[in-house]
Amino acid sequence: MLNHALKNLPLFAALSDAQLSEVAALVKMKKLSSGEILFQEGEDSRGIFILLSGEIKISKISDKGAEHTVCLIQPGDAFAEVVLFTDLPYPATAAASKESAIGCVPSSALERLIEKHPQLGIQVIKVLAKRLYDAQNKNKALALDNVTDRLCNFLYQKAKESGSVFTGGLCHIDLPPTRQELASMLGTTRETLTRLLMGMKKDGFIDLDKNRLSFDPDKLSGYSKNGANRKL
Amino acid sequence: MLNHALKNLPLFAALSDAQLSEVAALVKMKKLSSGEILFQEGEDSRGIFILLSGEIKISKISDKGAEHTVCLIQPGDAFAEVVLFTDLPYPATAAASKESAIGCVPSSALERLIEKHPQLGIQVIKVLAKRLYDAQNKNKALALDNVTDRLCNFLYQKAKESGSVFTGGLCHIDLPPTRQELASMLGTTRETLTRLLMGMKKDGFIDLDKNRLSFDPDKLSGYSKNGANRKL
DNA sequence: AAATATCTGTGATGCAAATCACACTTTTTA
DNA sequence: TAAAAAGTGTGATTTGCATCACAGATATTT
Repeated sequence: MLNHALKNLPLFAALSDAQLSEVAALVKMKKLSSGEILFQEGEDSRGIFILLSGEIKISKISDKGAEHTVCLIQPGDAFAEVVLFTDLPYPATAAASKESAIGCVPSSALERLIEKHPQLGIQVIKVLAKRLYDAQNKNKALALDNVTDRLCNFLYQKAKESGSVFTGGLCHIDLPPTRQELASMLGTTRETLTRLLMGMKKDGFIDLDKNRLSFDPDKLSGYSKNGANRKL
Repeated sequence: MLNHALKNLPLFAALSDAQLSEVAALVKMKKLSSGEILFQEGEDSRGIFILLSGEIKISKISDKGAEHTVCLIQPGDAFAEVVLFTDLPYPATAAASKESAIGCVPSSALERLIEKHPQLGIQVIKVLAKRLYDAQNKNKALALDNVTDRLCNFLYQKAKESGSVFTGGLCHIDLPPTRQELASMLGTTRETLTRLLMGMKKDGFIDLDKNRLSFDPDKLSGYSKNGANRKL
């Protein structure tokens, strides 16, 4: 039953039933209410986690106190894998942005398991590689693209995830609960983001009602003023 | 002999002699002259690489044509590990910034090896985790810190690597060959970087002669105008 | 050693986005 | 349902940095 839940996680998908049972024995379940902090940046690491339901925000705080959202973890994702096989403290803060259920896996136990089962290590590699890929793209965007482009790209990615890009129709997505939250993901301020969204709405590129946003992904690519988002 | 060279690489340090021989059989050596391109962003991936000597620049180009340096690979480092166990194209361009010698390892062969030898997978995990850690810190810096802070932090990191922070003395480091290069690593422009360096020199925080830069890491932390770099 | 190309410093100017400020709306709490 | 709290839109202002422009310095080529 727990085995079955684990089997659906990308991280453990490749394991045999026997191996799954081994993993299951290690996992401790935990509930987090919205807003609750799981670990703080700089805290000694206890292990890695798997999100079963809800949403976890991974963030870092600058010396000036401003917050940067590294990413939002979605159900099925593992997180805090960076601490595996290192003795580093958690490099960011994890807090539940919705009521969440997580599985906790002590690093030491998981490490021993990976040493025994290469398949498990390979899955971890895949997860880390994807994260690194995303992080490096984000770096480039922060270094070279303006806020409009970053926003358009965010929406485009969302559209791709929801699958509606290829069907050609309109795409409806839910924005993060607050403007501040989205701003902090994009590396900008609440005010700037608001202005941008209102501008895109006025220009007819998006339809926005509360946190529900609709748009045509194909049209969007032509939006950015300086052409950075145009198709090649 | 090749075994011995491989043994010194972090990636293969944990392998037995027999395993090393297996790896050695896969590695094909290659020389690159300065400026030569190893692979381009978007190109289908053939495998991962190990830098034996020289330096490789990993970079991405924005739609507008501006370049962002993802990182500089140093001897002993593996790179392009992101493509392991995925069928993604190379996500960035790799070019030799100095005359370099590299080892090429076809993904498929290495993947089979990792499937057999968990230790190898674990090393890959470590390398990826470190890269991800760095990339996320860079994200935060690009999103929240100003250029001065990013520059100071870069110098501070360099000082740490060279070990002179803890000895308390002056630290001498070599900057990248051109200002443009360093600017592109920090996510800024050549002109801005020049102005910043000249300013720090005028204020007596650094000594700069050509590409040789000396400074006292302890004093540096107090430099940034808005206090972002102060000690906590 | 002259000619060409490539870097560098620095002034002048422009602009995207941060900051500050505040009324207005929505949600939460008591 | 009234009061408090949290989030939102929008104007006015500032500013850090990019951009443009060009002369002087260093390399590189022939």
